Amino acid sequence: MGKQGYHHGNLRMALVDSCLHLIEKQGPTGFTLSEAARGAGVTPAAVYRHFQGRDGLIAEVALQGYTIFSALLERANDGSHLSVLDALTATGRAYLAFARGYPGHYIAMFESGISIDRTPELHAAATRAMGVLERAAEHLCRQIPAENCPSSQMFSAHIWAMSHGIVALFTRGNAETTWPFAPEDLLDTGIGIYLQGLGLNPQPPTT
Amino acid sequence: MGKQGYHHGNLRMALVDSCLHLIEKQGPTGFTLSEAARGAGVTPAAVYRHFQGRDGLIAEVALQGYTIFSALLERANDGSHLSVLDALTATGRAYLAFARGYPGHYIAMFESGISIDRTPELHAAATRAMGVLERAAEHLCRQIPAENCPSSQMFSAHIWAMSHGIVALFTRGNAETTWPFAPEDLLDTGIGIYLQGLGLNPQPPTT
DNA sequence: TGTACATCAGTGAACGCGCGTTCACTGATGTAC
DNA sequence: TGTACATCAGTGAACGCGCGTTCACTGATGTAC
Repeated sequence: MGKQGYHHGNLRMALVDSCLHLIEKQGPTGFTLSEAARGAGVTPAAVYRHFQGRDGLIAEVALQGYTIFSALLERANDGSHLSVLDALTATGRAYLAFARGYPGHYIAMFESGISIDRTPELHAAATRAMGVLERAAEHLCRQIPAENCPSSQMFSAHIWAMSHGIVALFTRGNAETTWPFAPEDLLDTGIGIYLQGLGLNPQPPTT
Repeated sequence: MGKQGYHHGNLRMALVDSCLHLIEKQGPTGFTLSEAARGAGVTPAAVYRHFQGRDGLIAEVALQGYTIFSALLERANDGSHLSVLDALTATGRAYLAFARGYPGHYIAMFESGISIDRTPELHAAATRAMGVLERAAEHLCRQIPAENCPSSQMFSAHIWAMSHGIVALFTRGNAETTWPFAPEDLLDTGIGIYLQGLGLNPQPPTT
């Protein structure tokens, strides 16, 4: 945060930061270009040197989000895992951890209403993240009794939906925050039951 | 839609309708009091005769949504069902059907950022809907091998999360609309696998 | 080392816009006598 | 049945606001000679 004098130093990054803080605090609706500029200590007009307007800024945040997201998912499916349960749990937890640790990015990606097709880069980043998930699902599918296994696409869709649903309902809590269990437990248990249904027999979920 | 002359007839209802259409078309962000009024053929100021401002209108839509939602859930758990699988599938499908059939209400309830604690009525309606789900879960829990059954709260949370996730990701499709399966199938299969994991042995999911 | 100059990254004033909200008002409706 | 009047449900003009965007500008930076 240089900001000594006329030139800022790294305004582009500062704007992204400011945007993140805003989104985290006020949700996707409460975000405005002007306020983001103010947060970075700069005139609204300055934003246009780095982004093409309001949507350009959000798109950049979403783009960075997808990149981080992909990296987290990749790390969770790293190959160092032994059991299917562990791998799957790690994946689901990575999803949750992302939503927890990068709420601003998460919102920009999934709740800001930005279109994924806005720029080729954004589309590519989103596709990449999806790809990680699907490849993981394919990998896991091969270790599952064949007659029970749905298509790997459906498999990954189930895990994704469950994770997303838990995040949306139980971590971005507006009012229903009084639940007797942690989202992580909810997810672990859910995945455990789901895997048992696929014919795996992991140690039964502990919670 | 009377609208013959000075007095409208049933402006309150017309405003709710107009609000719904707007939300459905433009999402929660693109909704403004002024435009809703315009949609009902009326001056913005007229809205204040029936609602307390912009948020009051959305809150009313959400309230109606929760009422419809509860009714649908109740009907799905009507007691006329025989198997656990059927009951659960019906519940999940009711969720999906609601999101499909009442997208405006759905958005007002879950994506508009309106607080559930805004009015006592709204809070009550939301709690009622939740109650239906939890009672259904309790009922089902009793038919499941005890050692596998999580708490009924967790049970209902899983079904809710899965349904919600599927709705959010696969029916409110912005870009990722190209999936090889219908959301309904995805949900049925997911619930089927989940129930098998709970120790039930329904006929294996057909898709 | 010093100077001239191109380029870069900001400013700040201005614009038009649509919003939410308020207010005194007025036309329509319904009711009492 | 007719008239006076209270109440209701709208109007429309006005307000202040903050927004996104544009534009000519200017201060700072870096480079060539």
